[in-house]
Amino acid sequence: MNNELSKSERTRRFILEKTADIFNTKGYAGTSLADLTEATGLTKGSIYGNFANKEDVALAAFDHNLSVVIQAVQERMQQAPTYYQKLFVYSQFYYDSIRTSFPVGGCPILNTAIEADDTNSLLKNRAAKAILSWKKNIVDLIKAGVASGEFRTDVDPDQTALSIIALIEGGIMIARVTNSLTSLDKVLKTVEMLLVQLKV
Amino acid sequence: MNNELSKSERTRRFILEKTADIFNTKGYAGTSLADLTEATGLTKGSIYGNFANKEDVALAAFDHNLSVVIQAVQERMQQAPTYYQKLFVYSQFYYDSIRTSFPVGGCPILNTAIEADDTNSLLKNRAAKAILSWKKNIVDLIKAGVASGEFRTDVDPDQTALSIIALIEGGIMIARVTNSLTSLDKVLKTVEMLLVQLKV
DNA sequence: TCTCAAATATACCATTTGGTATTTTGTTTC
DNA sequence: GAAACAAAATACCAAATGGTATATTTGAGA
Repeated sequence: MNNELSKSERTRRFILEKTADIFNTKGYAGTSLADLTEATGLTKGSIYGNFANKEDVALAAFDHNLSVVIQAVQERMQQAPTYYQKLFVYSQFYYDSIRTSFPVGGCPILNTAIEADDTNSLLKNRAAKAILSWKKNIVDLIKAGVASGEFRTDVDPDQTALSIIALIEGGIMIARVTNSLTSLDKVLKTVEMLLVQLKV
Repeated sequence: MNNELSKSERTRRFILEKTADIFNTKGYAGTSLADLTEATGLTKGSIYGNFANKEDVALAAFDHNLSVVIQAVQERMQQAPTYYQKLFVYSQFYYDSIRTSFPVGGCPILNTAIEADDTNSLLKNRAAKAILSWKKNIVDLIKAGVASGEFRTDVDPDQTALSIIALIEGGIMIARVTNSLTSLDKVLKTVEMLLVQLKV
């Protein structure tokens, strides 16, 4: 078979697709190898033929979960014409996200950051890089909006970017733990207020 | 011995004081009974004589961690004369909190909410109640400020309260995972901006 | 179609897990 | 000081844990 992907590459992806939700829901420590074999229908031998160890699967599962979210956000963002509307996509995305339970288990960055910040430096670094990349993305959009004359020149891009991320992640935490969709809605209104304040 | 507390009550507290940081750092799933015996110097028999099971210790440890934080906040808040300054205490407290690494492992509400929201309903309920009580506290302060003429009458207490909590918790997550104290500082500036907007 | 490597399954391992029944120790109370 | 009770330690358990060496199967290329 001269397929696009090799056999091992296909099973690697298969394993990640079947286990990514589990890691995101139960966490690294809470997910066992039995969970992985049960979810995939594969055996430990097969999993350890494609991954070095449990941590290696968790790292790849995080990358998988993250890329799925990033892709979904970027698809919407490309269609937004103004920088304000591009930034507004975050608010829209997470408004939908909490309603469709996507991704299963909540935001992988948040989940991984909280569990790993004191226990697993590799996972922690992954989450940290994701946050910094997200922040840079917002900062770049704000700066571009300032350069284009769409936004005020006296804005603090770092503060705004970090506050948007904090509001979203904090809002997700509140909404999920209290089973209250409207809690996130209200927090997202503050995100939108921050965006309005950017405008000239 | 006719002490204030009974023997069992004293060992219960001793166990909680010695293990609260561990649960807050490693999480419920990541903390083993061996961790508990090692930290206390006691044996499993002793721990299970004072608690029904591991979950029971975790629940009590959460209560302990939470009460320590609440007490520290309330002490400062009582000394603040105006409602604005009372609300400002949150910003001050978490500014200090991240610098003194108090509590060890970060915010217990955040940690517990993220781990337990899909895995442990008892712990989840504890975290949810803590969030709702915190929210009510802020809402009450805002409403009192409105009633006293200190704050505007057109404020949305729910939205402001939830946004303050989201900013703080999201900011803690960002700062801890990226090892960046200034990230939290910037997010707290937005909290302060929300407070300023409350004023008449 | 045969071969051979790659992929997967099997069978096993030591250790750790949460938990308990029983014994020992410590503390009151009479 | 002995009896009665509470608290803690000991010794144990089955099950689950992450991981590995080896056997078997599979499938792709010559």
